[in-house]
Amino acid sequence: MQFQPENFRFEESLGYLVGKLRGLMQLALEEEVADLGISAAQAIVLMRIQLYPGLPAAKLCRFSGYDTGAMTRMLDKLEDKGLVARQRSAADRRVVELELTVAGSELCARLPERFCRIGNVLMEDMDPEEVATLKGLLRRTLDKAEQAFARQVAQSEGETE
Amino acid sequence: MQFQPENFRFEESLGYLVGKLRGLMQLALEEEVADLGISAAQAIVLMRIQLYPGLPAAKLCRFSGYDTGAMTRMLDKLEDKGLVARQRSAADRRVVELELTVAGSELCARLPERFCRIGNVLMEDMDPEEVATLKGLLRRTLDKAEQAFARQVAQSEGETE
DNA sequence: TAACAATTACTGCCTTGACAGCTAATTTCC
DNA sequence: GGAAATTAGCTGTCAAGGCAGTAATTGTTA
Repeated sequence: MQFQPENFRFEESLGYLVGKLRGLMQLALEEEVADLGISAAQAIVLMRIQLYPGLPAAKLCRFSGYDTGAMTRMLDKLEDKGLVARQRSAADRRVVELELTVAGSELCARLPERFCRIGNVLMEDMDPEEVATLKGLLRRTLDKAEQAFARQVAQSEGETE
Repeated sequence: MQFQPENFRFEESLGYLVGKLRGLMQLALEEEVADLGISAAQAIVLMRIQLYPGLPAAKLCRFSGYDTGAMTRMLDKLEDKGLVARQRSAADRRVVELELTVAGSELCARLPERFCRIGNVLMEDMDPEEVATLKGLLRRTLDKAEQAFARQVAQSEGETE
């Protein structure tokens, strides 16, 4: 019992800090990748496909906490832009396997720099140990949140392919 | 320079951790307040109005990182529900000042418990010092983000009213 | 004082993502 | 082997939020 309702101050709460920080980081990422002609959400999806070639769309949804309907439409756009290729799986014809096109790979190669730039600005005046501490505590909190709140979100369990 | 593009791993990055954590916390809050007939976003707005009675809508937008159009419509709903009262400022007739109604105050009194419940689940197996460390590092990161990324976001400068 | 700029709240329009319902394909169970 | 349940992806619909444009009010400057 770390927090008690009587002493609760919203603007010092964990939720406030995390929520506002994520909003600003999202905004920054949006600007970082705008010149590449994609949105922040699309950039993240592309990174995932690059990481797991042949990834089924359904797994991508579970990883990203995305709705399958929303994902279908996002993939439509990425396909229209010539960045992603869909292919029906031969083994299971319900499944659509995802690959980056050549253009998609080239674009993805430019993304880590953009991501890092944001992180480096934020961590500019922190010691490496502090950064490690922050990430460690966030990771623990996230693990707890996944275990406590996520329902049909697929955790590890070999899902990492 | 904490992070370098060559070593970048999205799923270990600060953005990933913060983004996913905020998504799960938002989901949890949505459930926590569902029985009160409001959304998570509405709960946060109500808490702010409670904190700053007479708050002009424009300042509320800047605090919340919300669009003025979206805020207008959210306030419409909160007014329809009888939780918030709008009143034109006598000093500056462009301004709409916001107050909680009695029903709004009563509802707000029940919110801290809901917020705390989520935090307490997440921090369940952390020492108080670890919690303080996490919040401190998040606060520093957020301050940095506001200074680096926010443009028209009104920082302190007396805006805290 | 009159013209101009800035601010506030509000209104359409559009995009994004969630939810529900659907079809096709696969797996399970009898 | 065949019916039922499950899974994958797609489509329609809806709500939330961002952006641009507008009217009203205030502040500023010529």
